[in-house]
Amino acid sequence: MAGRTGQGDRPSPETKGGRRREDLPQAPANPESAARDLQRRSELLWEAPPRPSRGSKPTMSREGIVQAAISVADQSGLAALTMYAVAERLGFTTMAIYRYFPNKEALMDASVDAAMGTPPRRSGPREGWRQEVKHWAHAKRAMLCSRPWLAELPFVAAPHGPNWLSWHEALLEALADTGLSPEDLMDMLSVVHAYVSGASDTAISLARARSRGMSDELWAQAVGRDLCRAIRHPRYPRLSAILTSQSGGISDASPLPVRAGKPRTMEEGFDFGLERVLDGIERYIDSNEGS
Amino acid sequence: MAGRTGQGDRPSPETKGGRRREDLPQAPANPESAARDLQRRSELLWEAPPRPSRGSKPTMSREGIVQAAISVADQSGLAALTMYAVAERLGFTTMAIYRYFPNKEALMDASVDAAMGTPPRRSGPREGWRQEVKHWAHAKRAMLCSRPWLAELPFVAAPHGPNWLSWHEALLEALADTGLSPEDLMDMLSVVHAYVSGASDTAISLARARSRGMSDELWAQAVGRDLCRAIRHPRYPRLSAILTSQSGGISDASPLPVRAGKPRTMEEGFDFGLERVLDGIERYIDSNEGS
DNA sequence: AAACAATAGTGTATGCTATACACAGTTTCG
DNA sequence: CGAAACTGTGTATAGCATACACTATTGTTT
Repeated sequence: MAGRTGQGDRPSPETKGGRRREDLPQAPANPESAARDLQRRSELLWEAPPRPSRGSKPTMSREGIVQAAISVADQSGLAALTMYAVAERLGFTTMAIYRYFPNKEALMDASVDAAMGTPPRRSGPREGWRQEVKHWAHAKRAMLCSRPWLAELPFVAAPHGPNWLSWHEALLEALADTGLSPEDLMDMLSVVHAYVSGASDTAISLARARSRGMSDELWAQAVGRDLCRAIRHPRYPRLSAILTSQSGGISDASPLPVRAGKPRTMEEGFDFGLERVLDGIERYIDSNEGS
Repeated sequence: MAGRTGQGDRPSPETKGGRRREDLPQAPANPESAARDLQRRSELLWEAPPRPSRGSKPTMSREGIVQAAISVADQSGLAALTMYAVAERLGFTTMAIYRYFPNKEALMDASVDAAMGTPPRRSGPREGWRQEVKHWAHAKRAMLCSRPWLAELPFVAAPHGPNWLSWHEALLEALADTGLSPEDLMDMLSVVHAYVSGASDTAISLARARSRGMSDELWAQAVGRDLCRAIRHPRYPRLSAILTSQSGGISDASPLPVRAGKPRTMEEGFDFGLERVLDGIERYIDSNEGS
């Protein structure tokens, strides 16, 4: 049997050490190869290569390597996630990892999906779509905040693995009793997903700062500093007005200096926005029920 | 088994060139220094260092370097954006860049802000907040799609520069006639911003694929492939049901295979979600007006 | 059982990256 | 004028992903 010889398809022999500038992602490579690349990544993520019958038995496992990679990223951030760091944690040499993953990208794809985990299962009885979507949103947000390095990766660029799908599946389940058409369901999925991803950015940034040992106050100051540059700047009249209109000014210790006066906390701001989004969805559902 | 001696002693990393593992972002550095770091970045982004009176006159400019960096990223993607590539484009050596920016991060911060540009100015008379927010959302989305590499960066982590503020200012202006309180305005700003950022991911991914020469069809196939793995998979009953319930299947040439039957196009899907978000905001505004 | 083939992990080398440091030429101030 | 401050260059280093060759291991084939 030809083709897939087992675990590691080694990197293509054309490229010698590292990449040449011309091979880089955006370079005008032939379109075909770019598509094939994506397909290959997807396959690596979904299809475990068969254990070869001959040869030494592997002492590591893909699972174990992925866990090591995740714990490196958890402890030391994405920048510290190197092939060497992963190997060291397992007590092997860098190159040993390549017997399990053909390149770093494949390891990252697997690690991202594994790190995402699965959404929490519903514990009690059904509560209605609105409440369940809220649960989902909070769970997803919490997941992202607990692994802020996940948000540093361009999500969509990566292939979507089993766990990624499971988060979508869970959201669909939450939306099950809305009576929406399949097309509408997919779009609502996108809306909620988009809001949660986008709205988690600030919280993730805070989580990242915390993991670097920064206090919430220091972080708030740092983020607020740039905002405050708008104050009394003629280019930002409205921003300036809002920032100064609020009672307390920026100096208090609230997590989000943006809302300094009688602000919602960051969490409350997230929930506030979520309510608006859900209101919008609800309105659509209601207007559809009559038809 | 092959000996597993471990990698043993690497040459101990002294303080020459590059960083030591311990300096990396997430390492438990002292909190103070992390905050000082952010402050420093912010200052570099906002405050042009004064031109020194003595010494040779500079032949390059920060502006020019930033433009070179942007054009490298535009043409060849974020991965190709190296100090060498920027310098080469300008006809100088790598190290010359360091006379203008203390490190790559500072150059990136400046380039990101410059690349973001400013939102388009309103051309006609005011149209009401809803329409104006829509314009803003489309403009922002278009900006992100035209420079997909911007979305590859963890936005919030970076300091916010003048242009970043100007986008927020513009959105506030669009929301001006809603009569919302400053606190509510800031939260609505966040909602819209979150939705637009999150919902642009797919479009950005497509834009990136296009810039690599991939056709829309090839891209759609690539993205759809992972979704399709859910079909008939017991773990994803709802996803599976939706994907199969739609008429055409995935094979047609619609940009987003997720909605394959009688789907909205990607652009329509974005607008659909935007309408839901705006509905939610509108409802809040209406309910507030009575009070 | 001996020969063989395929694999696992190691060791080493390469090319690319950011960037530290020292140097030579340039400009301005005292 | 000479020193100080600056500009761009040349060179060196450490870290990174990863190609390649080698050895030990182990199941298959004869």
